[in-house]
Amino acid sequence: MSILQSPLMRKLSAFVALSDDDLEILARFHRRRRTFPSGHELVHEGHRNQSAFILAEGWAFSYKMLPNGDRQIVDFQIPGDFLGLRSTLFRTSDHSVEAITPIKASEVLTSDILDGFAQAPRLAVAVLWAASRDEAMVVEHLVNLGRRLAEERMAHLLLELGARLTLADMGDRTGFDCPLTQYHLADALGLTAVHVNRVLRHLREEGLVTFRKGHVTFDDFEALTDLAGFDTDYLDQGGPLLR
Amino acid sequence: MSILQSPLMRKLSAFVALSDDDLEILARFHRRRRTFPSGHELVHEGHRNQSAFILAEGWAFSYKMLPNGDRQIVDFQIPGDFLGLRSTLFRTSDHSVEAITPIKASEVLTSDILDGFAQAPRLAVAVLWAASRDEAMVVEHLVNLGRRLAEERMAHLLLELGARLTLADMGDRTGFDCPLTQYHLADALGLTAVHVNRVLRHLREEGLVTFRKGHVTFDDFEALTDLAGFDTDYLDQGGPLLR
DNA sequence: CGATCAGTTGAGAATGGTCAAATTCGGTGG
DNA sequence: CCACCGAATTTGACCATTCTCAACTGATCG
Repeated sequence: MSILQSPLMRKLSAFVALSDDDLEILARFHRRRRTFPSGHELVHEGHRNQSAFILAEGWAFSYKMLPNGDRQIVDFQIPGDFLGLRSTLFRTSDHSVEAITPIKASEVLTSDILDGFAQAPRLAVAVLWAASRDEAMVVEHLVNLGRRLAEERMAHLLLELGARLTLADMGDRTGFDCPLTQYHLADALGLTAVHVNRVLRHLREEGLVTFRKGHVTFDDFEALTDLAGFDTDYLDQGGPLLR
Repeated sequence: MSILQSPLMRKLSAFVALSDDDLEILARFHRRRRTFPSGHELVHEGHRNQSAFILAEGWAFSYKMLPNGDRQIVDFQIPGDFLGLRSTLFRTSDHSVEAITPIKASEVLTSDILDGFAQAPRLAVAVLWAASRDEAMVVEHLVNLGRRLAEERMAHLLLELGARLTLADMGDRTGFDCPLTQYHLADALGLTAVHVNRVLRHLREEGLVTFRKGHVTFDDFEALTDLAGFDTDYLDQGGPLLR
């Protein structure tokens, strides 16, 4: 069943058991394959009738710009994640999405979603679950910015990325490849790039994590988890819930 | 049509045109009316099989606790908002919800939602939209914590509450009644109550907003909007989109 | 009419920001 | 293969926003 090759399929199937008909309809979301170079902006804040994408390969990030030119990164996306899903239902997109690496993604039109829901209600539930999981990540990110110190924030972000990438077979407890720059980290964590650098140095010197040359190495997974107060519950991983 | 009395109905109808059948099914979400005293915890972080609620009267807030006892308030809820929707689809709830004032709310079971989606696909779209709008608010809150100074955060929060309450006929450009304490504001904005107090004093002395005795008064709406960089786009207000 | 909770204010400390300058590194062209 | 370029990273010195601790006021409630 080649459909299950899709990272999105794998993710949704981990939540709901989807019938062959459901899978068939979901497969239609994967027509219209596109590739984009790194740095390309796929979704534009303020634009109307934005279509969404399903990321198949590579990394992207969603963000908002402030009038003064500051940038806040809301979340990073890896294979299996939706890009710009939220905005397809809005009059104008409330955020932008940019490719970090070269990426492959399937374009999904608002009409695909509406038709899909009408034909496969279970799919609607699965998509609502995926959206809820995305929201749970944003919420945890909010907690990160509101109530944790710089080092704890960094530890938390790296652990979350590690956990998500592990699900996609792109990482494990020892670490993962990571194309982010220290500017990305800064804009995600509400810090300056200068301070990010100092924080990374300190975490490395303490023997907790090393981030060098595009690779994150968890030197002491336990201690890092402890420092961050990291708990994977909000990622809602586990066996299929709805049968 | 008494169904339209429900604040949730009004909110959803502002987005999708719902048929009589859709309305009929949505009306079933409003069986099981409950009332709770202020301070009651309706949704419990870490609990399984949480049901959701639709808030009909009063204020509530959703939050997460940290191991060290710190609290981060994620969002405030007013009539027409879902409470705990995200968690109904999760194995365990990722957050808690507490009543600020005495409240009235309808309990919604996960099965209500699943059945409702199967019978009225348009309702699924409407609920996904509501969830997306909630997420958009969390995202804007995230930007607030990551990239704005204390005064700007406060200005933004008060303006957002004002805009949302205006939709529910509970406020206008001059201000609104507000049952929040300075501790609520502090835990929402990632500040201490002491600093919240200083920020409010300064905003008052500058003639921008006054928060006194449970009432927020916008003394200079324009200047406040400007200070906060507040733009209502993310609330996706406007005429019905789907007909 | 104490008790308790919300709000207020001050003094000093700290986390993280700003500014400025070096250094490393992956390309790129000669 | 090497010199060079721009982007990413690194470090230092100083500054500021916000926190911590501590005390005091005011309102509300049995």
